[in-house]
Amino acid sequence: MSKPTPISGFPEWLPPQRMIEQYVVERIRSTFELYGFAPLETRAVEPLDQLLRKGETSKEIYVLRRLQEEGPGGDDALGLHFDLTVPFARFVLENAGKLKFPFRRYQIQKVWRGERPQEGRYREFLQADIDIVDRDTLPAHYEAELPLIIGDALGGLPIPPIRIQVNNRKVCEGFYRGLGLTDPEAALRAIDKLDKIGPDKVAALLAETAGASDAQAKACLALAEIRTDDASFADAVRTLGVSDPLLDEGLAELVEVVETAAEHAPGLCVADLRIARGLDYYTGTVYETQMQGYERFGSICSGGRYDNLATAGTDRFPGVGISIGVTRLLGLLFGAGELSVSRSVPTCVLIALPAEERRRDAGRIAEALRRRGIPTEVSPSAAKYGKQIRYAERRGIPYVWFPGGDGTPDSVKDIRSGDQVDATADAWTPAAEDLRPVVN
RNA sequence: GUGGCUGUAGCUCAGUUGGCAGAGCACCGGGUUGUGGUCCCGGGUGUCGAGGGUUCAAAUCCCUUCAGUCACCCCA
Repeated sequence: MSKPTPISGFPEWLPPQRMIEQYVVERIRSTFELYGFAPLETRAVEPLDQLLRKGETSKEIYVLRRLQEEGPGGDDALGLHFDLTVPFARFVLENAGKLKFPFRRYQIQKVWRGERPQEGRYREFLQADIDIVDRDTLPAHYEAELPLIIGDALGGLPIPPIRIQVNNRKVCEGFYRGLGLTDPEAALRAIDKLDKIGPDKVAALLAETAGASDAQAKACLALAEIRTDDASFADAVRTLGVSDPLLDEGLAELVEVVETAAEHAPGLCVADLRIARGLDYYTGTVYETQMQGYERFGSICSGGRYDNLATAGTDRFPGVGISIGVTRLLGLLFGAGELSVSRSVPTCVLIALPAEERRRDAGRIAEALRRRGIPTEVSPSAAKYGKQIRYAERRGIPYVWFPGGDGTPDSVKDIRSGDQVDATADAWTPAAEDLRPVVN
């Protein structure tokens, strides 16, 4: 048996990174709950036809197959979900009778995509998703609320500042329609490449794939160039002289999002009319998020409004959602050495062992500390104290506890400063910042 | 999924026209009959990513494969 090797796209991190991940997830989770989102977990698999229901874009889906299975899977084959929105829409339809609308829920789960991995792109990764759905109609104010929640959740973490770029598909579609373009999808795809390939090549692409004339291509590019952190983008669009009811609707919605953000979280959001992500099921507002200094790695958080995803017969549940790519976020920062944790284990106190016969005494001390919420472990062996201290030092454990005996009291040493004081396990308390590992 | 680049110790990397696998840091043992970090002495800890081929001889040349990374596609 040769040495095991990693599997491409399925990252596994060491305990320090996992501690950071748990810390980040907990911050996100508690923020979501602070805004009233209810927890939900859906199964890892969906019927393939559910997964493919709305996205004509062929996502690379992992299919579930039993080893002993005979013959091909068939229509009811199962696939691993590639996001949390599609399973959620299915769940809403399935449980509509038991849910209260509008329904706010969060979901933090692994998702799987069979794409080629590279830095910040994985085949198995963690998403933290919030969505709000309502029955029949969904007020537009939710679209302004979501970015604020993300700003709050990520703003409290030791990561670079984020910038949420917002657009509205109605603006683009309305504009293209008013312009006389017949294939808005193709136009969006072309415009989306603006940052990457530049205006000249986008213009050529627009002509080629969307059948745009020179003037039309020029107008599309002019629209895409618009980017403001206040409502002035709307005037800039109107200056382009295209009129369409859908365009006006989109502009009004986008103004609402940007103005709300500007009031509650200045600098968080920017209206960026080149953003086209989420081509498949989004129908209105779309979000994309970049970390300052990590722009080239793409979006770490995106989403949008979908009016037709959760629809069955006459039941319609329009929704809006946004999803943080936790694994990408962390993978990029780990790669840059930007996130660290103060120790590699949760342990706050190591109980040193004077002799193996004293292990039970040490155990009693450890129990007393743990009862008061202080993470404690007992030394693995009664090696020389120097070695036991080194055991703690290697792991970043801040305190070593020396059991007394024969009339001498216990004492505890802060091995960073060397300070050592007499202590009793019923009363001693570490500095508050030392109780848990600190992420920074 | 398509194409390019890169894989040598825990980490960063040397390794000549094919000729006995190396350095720094880290780590381990000892000096230090139990309180670490400094200092001194000692130790290379390795399937040269893996498998096959050419050769007297392969880390080095060839093929395949795996992994990482970059571009495309797409996206968290």
